[in-house]
Amino acid sequence: MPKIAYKKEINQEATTLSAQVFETLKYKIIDGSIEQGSKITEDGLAKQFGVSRGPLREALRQLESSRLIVRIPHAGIRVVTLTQTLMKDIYTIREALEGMSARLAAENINQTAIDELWALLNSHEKNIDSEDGRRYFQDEGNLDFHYKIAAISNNQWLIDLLGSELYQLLRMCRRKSSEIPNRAHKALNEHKQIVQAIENRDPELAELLMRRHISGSWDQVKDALISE
Amino acid sequence: MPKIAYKKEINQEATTLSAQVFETLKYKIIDGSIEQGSKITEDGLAKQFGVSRGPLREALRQLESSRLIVRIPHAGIRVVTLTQTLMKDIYTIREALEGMSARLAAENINQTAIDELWALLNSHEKNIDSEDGRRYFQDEGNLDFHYKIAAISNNQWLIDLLGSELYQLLRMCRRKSSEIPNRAHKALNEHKQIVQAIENRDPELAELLMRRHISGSWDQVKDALISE
DNA sequence: GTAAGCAAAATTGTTGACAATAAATGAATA
DNA sequence: TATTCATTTATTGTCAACAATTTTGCTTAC
Repeated sequence: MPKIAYKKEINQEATTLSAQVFETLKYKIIDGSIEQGSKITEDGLAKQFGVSRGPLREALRQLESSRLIVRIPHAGIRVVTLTQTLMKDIYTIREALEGMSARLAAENINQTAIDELWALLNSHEKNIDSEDGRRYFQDEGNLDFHYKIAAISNNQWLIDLLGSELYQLLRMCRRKSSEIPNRAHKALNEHKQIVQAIENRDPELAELLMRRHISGSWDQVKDALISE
Repeated sequence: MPKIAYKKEINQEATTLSAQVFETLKYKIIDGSIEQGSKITEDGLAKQFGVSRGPLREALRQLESSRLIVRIPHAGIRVVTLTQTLMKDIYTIREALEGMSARLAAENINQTAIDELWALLNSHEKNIDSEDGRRYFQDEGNLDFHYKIAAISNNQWLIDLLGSELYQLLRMCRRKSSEIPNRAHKALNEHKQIVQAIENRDPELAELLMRRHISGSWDQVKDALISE
């Protein structure tokens, strides 16, 4: 079973208190330990983490930039609430950026990267029929794939934007609509088509397929939300 | 002559010291008062602005998230350097996001917004042949147009991303390649075509034209850079 | 003359106390 | 009883001192 990117990121050696708090808080928000929309106070968090308010406030500023919290000057802080509107906005941005990401990947790809992509998809296919495998695929495996494409794009900004902002919120979306009908096989097939287009150095098609893949994924998520 | 968005943003009533410092530093970096790549120290800035290091550090964290400075823990802070690679990355992201922005605008547009767009273009056309007008158009007028399209897209995230990150850096790019041959009339015509597609509620075409417009603009900038 | 290592200086990271602001409480009045 | 206004309380914003870390420059050994 492949490593889980989600966990990987937690233990980045955080050389500074503010960075540690940032990482910890980030994942508490993403995994729901801190409820969406709940109000949080600096003093409470500072005591909870055993740090002073200085580094804490810096961590909060970063969380604000990552769009995980909302600050109102002099008033307070709220954890972000994933409304349907916000989720739609996220998927729209994602479609634009990942479409471009796939296009660039098709332009830049080399043989090593092609092999790695197929290896990743093979590992997904092997595990997809076990329950654990399916869960992994729907959670982190999917993002692993998308992240790998972004990495190949060779556009550092794009990589950061997707990895450090969008995917965090996607994980939260996933939690909000966990009961999506099994889309694993369909998604895997779409992934294969995308890799094939990239291997063929066909930027147009790679972008088209990626965009279709993501907008289809949003349709599923949206339906799962409406039936709530 | 239309108002200049650039100035508009400076005087947002900054209710807090950290916000004031953030705004001021941001524009000092954008307009080149602080040189690209130069190293800056917290103590120096704090004394210069007459604030303590607390709010200053929070402002720096925000500047870091806006990609205007680069921090290395325990080591120091550098103002970002616009290499050709970075500029290419910026234009690529811009092509993806603004393409989507034009598409959404074509889907959401109403008559009022259409009228406003044409009014903006008319005002550009009236002034484009005076020297001031041309300068305005190449600097802020152009961004005014793109920002207006984003606003119509009705995707708040997209609006923020473009307005608070990308366009800041675009202004820096502009400074780096100021001697671009006069592209004003060509650009204005492309703007008109885009608005026409939006008015016709043609999302596909609007996106296509916007992407072509931006990638063409990058070709110009790139050439101006190479000849340096 | 060069490299390694130690000491000093400069810079960033952290803290706890104080000031300013907004929310909550409660008393007085219509 | 409802409403307004002052007072209190809780929370955020700011500061200056202290601790930890890195860089710099000098000394010493080879």
